[in-house]
Amino acid sequence: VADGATTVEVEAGVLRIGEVARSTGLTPRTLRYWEEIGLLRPTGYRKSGERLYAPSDLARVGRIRDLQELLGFSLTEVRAVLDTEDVDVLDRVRSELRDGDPSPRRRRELLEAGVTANDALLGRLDETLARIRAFRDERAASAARMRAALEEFRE
Amino acid sequence: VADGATTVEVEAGVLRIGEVARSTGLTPRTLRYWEEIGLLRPTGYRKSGERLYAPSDLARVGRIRDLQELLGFSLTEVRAVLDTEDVDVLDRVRSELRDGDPSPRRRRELLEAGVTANDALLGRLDETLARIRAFRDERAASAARMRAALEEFRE
DNA sequence: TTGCTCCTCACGTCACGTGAGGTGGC
DNA sequence: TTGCTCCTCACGTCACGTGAGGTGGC
Repeated sequence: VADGATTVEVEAGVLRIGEVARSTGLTPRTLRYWEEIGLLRPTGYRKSGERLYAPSDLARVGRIRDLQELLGFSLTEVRAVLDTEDVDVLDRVRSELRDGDPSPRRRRELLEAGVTANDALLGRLDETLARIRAFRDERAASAARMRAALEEFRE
Repeated sequence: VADGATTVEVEAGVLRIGEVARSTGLTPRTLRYWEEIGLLRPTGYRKSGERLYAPSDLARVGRIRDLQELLGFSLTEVRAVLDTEDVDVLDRVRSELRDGDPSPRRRRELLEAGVTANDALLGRLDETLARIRAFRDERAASAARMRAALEEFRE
């Protein structure tokens, strides 16, 4: 052990709430609130009550923020959209297989619903992209007008 | 008068709060709240207290929504950004001229601050555009994975 | 008079922020 | 023991939503 690392993590890659907060730019309060409403549950707890998060939770945090900030979804809407993610959908397909529902009909339904939801989301993202581009053009024109006014005063 | 227009507007192009709400997708409550915090004041009032909005107010509503929804600004931040708009900045330059401050130094300061603020805004817009594109790509990949799973089950 | 829209309180809600007071491991 | 981070209440805040009760013009 050449470097100064002496603290040992109980489980590898497991993060405490403060570490998740720092690496995502959120506050611990936000993460606790998301848990309160069932949006993001930590993978485990210590006996003391301390929350423990896995790396996959970090990825989920990123997708929640995207839906919230980039598309303006409420947390209820965010949860609905996350239910259509491929990770979740494919997990559900596999767990239904384990639970003894081998009907290909049900599996196809889940996957097709996921694909449909994704297409709707892609549509909204493209709308938002178009709105931002239009707004950026307006602002570029505004800056140009002010620069022109500056030139005018200069003479 | 060939068409069915019989109602006459007191002042041409002037809108009541309900009409503004409908054409912008907001609620009257939202418009009153924005007035409460000094973000959007109607151009006038009737003796009865009824609010009257001009077409220019409609344009301002659009820009407020863009800053709020597309960039996630708080209403305090929105107001600060709107103060750097060319319409407002150029108006201020002119009114300072009327009020007897003919110093070209002051005019240049106002315009240069406006241009700088606009450039910062354009930067944020480009960042947001990049984030949305990345998110869209992730989701497109997710849809592709689910489509692949569908194909798998089909055989 | 009946509708429709407007008005002003004023309390409710969503997504957290912000202390208050206390516990657990180096 | 001192710091640091964690915990659970619990009240505050921002940006409205949602009635409650009343007015003004066709």
